[in-house]
Amino acid sequence: MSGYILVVEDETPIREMITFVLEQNGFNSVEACDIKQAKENIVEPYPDLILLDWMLPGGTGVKLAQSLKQNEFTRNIPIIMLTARADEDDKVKGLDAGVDDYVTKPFSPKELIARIKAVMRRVSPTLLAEKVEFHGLKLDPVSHHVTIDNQALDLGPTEFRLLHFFMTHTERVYSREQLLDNVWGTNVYVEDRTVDVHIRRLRKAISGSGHEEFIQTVRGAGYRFSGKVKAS
Amino acid sequence: MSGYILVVEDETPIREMITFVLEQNGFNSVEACDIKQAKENIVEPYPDLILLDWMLPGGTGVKLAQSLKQNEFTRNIPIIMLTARADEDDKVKGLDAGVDDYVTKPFSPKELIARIKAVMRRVSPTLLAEKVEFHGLKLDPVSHHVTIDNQALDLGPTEFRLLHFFMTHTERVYSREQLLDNVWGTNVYVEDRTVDVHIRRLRKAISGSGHEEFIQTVRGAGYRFSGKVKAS
DNA sequence: TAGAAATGTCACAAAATTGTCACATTAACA
DNA sequence: TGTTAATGTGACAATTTTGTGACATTTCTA
Repeated sequence: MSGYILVVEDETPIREMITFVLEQNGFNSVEACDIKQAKENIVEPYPDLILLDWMLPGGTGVKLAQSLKQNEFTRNIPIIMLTARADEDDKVKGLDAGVDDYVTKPFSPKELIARIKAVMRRVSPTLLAEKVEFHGLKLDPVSHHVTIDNQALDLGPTEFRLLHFFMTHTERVYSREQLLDNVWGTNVYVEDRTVDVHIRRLRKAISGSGHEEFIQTVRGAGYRFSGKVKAS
Repeated sequence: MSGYILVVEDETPIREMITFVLEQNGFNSVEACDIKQAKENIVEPYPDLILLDWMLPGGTGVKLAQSLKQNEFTRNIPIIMLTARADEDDKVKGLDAGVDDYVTKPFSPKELIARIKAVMRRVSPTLLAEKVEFHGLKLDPVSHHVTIDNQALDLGPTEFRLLHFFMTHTERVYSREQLLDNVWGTNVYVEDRTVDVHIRRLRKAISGSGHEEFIQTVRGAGYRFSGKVKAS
């Protein structure tokens, strides 16, 4: 999996507990003990989410959150604050800084994962590592298994990511450029038409059971993954 | 698994965090919020180990520990105390009550598991490692025996650990890096590609009966141990 | 201590994946 | 219907990724 979660927390046992829970739930994680280490890790490739302790030595986490939310490149990274206790002031300050959610210590694994997933579902559903199903077509990001009616398919890495993106973003047209950004990654210089070729490869891979009809061409706009079969 | 660990802790998030870590490491667990629930669960079949919070409502954990250690039937159940802070007095009291070890909150998953294993190794070594079976492939962590349809195999230590990890973590892709962390150990500087070589050695060792098909390459992602045969 | 076993790394082979092109086909519209 | 732009498709070479044998070194064992 490409993405990762940055955990900024100075207490080592808690930090390790968090990363353990994250990794058992299919997330990659990177640890930072303080603001300095955190900043060193907030570079390309950017983390997909930041877990940020409110109480940090050498400057509060809130300040870091604020500066991240003011920077054009990091503004869109979701942040979840970890607060030591249910302090209303902290909450307000944190939310004011533009953070996406907060979790009160101590927290259960369930709560932590639930909040992370809630935030990610809003921002980048592709990274969620949840099984997806669409009309008998199943994709499991954890095992990388793709099946149609329990028949295994063989997809290349790019086709896999493309299908995963489509299955988590259905009923909507995406231009070739948008697909390149979301599936290939930003700052990747590749011809637009390359998308066409991969669309074809994906269509071929999921054909034979009629599922290729879900990948629809929208002339002049791009492609759409839709359960509504086109009129002929 | 036959045995289980009883977790006595009143704070729900912490209790859930502990049981999560335990279960991810192959232990069964039963939860108790207070002394009363704890006592209800200390009946046959007795737990193999008790994790006991020092600070409990309705009587301290120390008292419970003392009474358990005075009872003929429960005397041999190992007890690990959870203390809120590194308080020397608590330590002394706890150890005086006959408990086997203590862990200071907050603790990392590694520390908790390490202490549990240390205590168990001292008390009942056989409970640590359960036999694993997967489609006729059997692995016994205690005797280090591996068989396919009762035919013994010869594996090197690393191949053995790799197979053990795979057999206890099936249907999921692991990157080379993750495998190094889990099988070789963290902070071990070894080339990524070394994993490939050991994968090959393991495949060779379990081949001949078709079992090498369970070790599947996932291009661009890593390796997977899966019972589902790949599409051809 | 000598011999055997295990380990990590390298170089090269094999295989899969990828991006691009040229050309075929299709759809839109005057 | 003819023209034009957009999309589909097969082929292919370059690149990336993985498989494999060999080998030096280390670790275990008798």
